[in-house]
Amino acid sequence: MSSEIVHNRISMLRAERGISRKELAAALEVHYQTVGYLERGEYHPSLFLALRIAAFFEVPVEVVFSLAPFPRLGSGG
Amino acid sequence: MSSEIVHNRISMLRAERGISRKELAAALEVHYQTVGYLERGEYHPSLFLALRIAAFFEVPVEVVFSLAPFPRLGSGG
DNA sequence: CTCAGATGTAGTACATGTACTACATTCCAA
DNA sequence: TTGGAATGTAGTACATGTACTACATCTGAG
Repeated sequence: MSSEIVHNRISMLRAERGISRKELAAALEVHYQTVGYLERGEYHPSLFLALRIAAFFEVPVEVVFSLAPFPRLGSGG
Repeated sequence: MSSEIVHNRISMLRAERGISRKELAAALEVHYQTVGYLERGEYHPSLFLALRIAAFFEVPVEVVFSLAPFPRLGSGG
């Protein structure tokens, strides 16, 4: 349980909403640096935080987090 | 992020499949006691483990884990 | 340049998730 | 009762998630 990673779309979802990390952090009631760490993939959120992130964006957990890499956007999608 | 809890249906899903904790633990590649701790709510799984549990049962994460208590079964479906 | 906000990097302190071991209890079979 | 499997409880050791602070870079406005 150490070298495994979970991919996430937090920054994309946040950009879609047009909110800053500080705003997201405030909504989630976590430190703003925590959001930064998560977006950069420096560590994974707890399940509790993951559920709250998905709830905040009103999407299933699997839309935000995945065991497999998310496909790239940007080129015609 | 300390007094909050995440409810789970691991024991129900496992019972539906008719498998023991040891079998589930082996499938998830975690210690069998870890499954016991999770079922008893003694602590929460990591997001990585939560995603793998949901994948194992072939259901969305929200079916296994929830911020709100799951409704009781047993009395009329 | 100055001023302000968003973001990235570095480090410390503490709480919690997981592995692992040992032993007690409960349930099922003979 | 004996024997085995599943489960519950207790404790140690270590890795990781989160808070929090300080400082640097980048971008936009004047």
